[in-house]
Amino acid sequence: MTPQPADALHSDLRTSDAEARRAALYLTLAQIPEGKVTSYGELAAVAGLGRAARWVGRVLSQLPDDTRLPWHRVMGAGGRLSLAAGTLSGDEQRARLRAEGVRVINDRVDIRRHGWHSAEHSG
DNA sequence: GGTGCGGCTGCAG
DNA sequence: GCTGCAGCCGCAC
Repeated sequence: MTPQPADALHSDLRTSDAEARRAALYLTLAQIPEGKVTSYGELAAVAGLGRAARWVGRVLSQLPDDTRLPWHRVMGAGGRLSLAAGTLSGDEQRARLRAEGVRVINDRVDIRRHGWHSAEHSG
């Protein structure tokens, strides 16, 4: 369907749409179980945002410090931590991951083991 | 409506 | 396996 609403309505819908995208992102992010991790791209795709991986990263960076969302379970493709050690968020992410049993080695995580949608090799 | 900017991603050297 | 480069998407001037 291709509706053509008036400017005012259109603008209103646009605003609503933007918020909907963020909401979808938050909902999807909240679905990630403890001890599991995913990538910005994967999160974006699952949230229905397509390849808006970078946008996801930006949104996560804008999250408040008191957020309950597991933003620390989101990293670069292949389980690579995009946040550098030494930064508040970077250190926080490592600390939280470790607290959940996720071993962070050399700025990387074993997605084979902790990947959200990755099949675990029991052995 | 064109331009720049990300906590990105995949490919090539 | 790390570094460099181009591609993509959505958002803010």
